[in-house]
Amino acid sequence: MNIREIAGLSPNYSKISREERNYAAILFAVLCFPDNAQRFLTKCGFNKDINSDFVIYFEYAYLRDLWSKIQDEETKKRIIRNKLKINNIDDILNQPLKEINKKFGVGGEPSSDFLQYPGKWSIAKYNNNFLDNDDFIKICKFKWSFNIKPDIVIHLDKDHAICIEAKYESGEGFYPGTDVEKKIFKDRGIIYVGQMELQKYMMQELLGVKTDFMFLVFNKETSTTHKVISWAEAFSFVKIDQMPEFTKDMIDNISKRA
DNA sequence: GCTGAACGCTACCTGTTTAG
DNA sequence: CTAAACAGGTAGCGTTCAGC
Repeated sequence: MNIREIAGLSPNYSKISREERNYAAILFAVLCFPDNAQRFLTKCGFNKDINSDFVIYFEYAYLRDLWSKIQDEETKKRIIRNKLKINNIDDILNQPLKEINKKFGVGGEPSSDFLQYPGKWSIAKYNNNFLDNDDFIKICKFKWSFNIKPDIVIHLDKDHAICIEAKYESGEGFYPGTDVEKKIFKDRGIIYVGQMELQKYMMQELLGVKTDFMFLVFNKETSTTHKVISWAEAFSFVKIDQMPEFTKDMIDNISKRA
């Protein structure tokens, strides 16, 4: 006997899925019908028409993938010099690559050949190299920005976007994530950084994209910085009659959950 | 000697359980 | 009731080592 037989339960998984990413993926699929995208934007209060630079993304990691496109180390240094506004950044960047990598701390041996990916900078390692709290938190926010992936990002054009953070049950996430890092923050007396604040910093200050932010949740909460809509509302804004039955099952699940 | 698979590490994400 | 700790999934990077 398999587990489904023992339990006497073998529904199609679509009837019982509790996977947040799955529901976000279905919303993405629904929005891929152009009429739906337009409808959704209008209902959410964005009076913009869809043009040729309009793109919808699932799991948006622009900063990460842009970095991997950069070949020369001087450009990477220029990015850090301009965007990581900490004391003595010029002194740091004028050192050999290996010394720069050592300063920010990475897993394994610091490379002598290239400037290592800021997303891999290690808080526990650079903690001792930057005693000033303002500098320290700037480096943390910069580093985290390379790792975060908003669930769904709608680019109206290259310079304007809507960022949707979908939640199943958990609330807004906070950084840092690990015990060791949290202890470092507590010892320094620094408060944690919210997921939304970090997304804003990443989209607007680092990428230079003017962005509106939306929270997609079960139960309406209030937010001063974000438009909040429920899953049920989101799916009520669009036409799903062309979608396959199994997606309708899942839309049913999530719309009735609240 | 070179290449690629496997592995360890550190990070992200999520939801669940527990402690206060 | 909330926050922290826990658990379990994925990914990128660098190192190691077997096989050519």
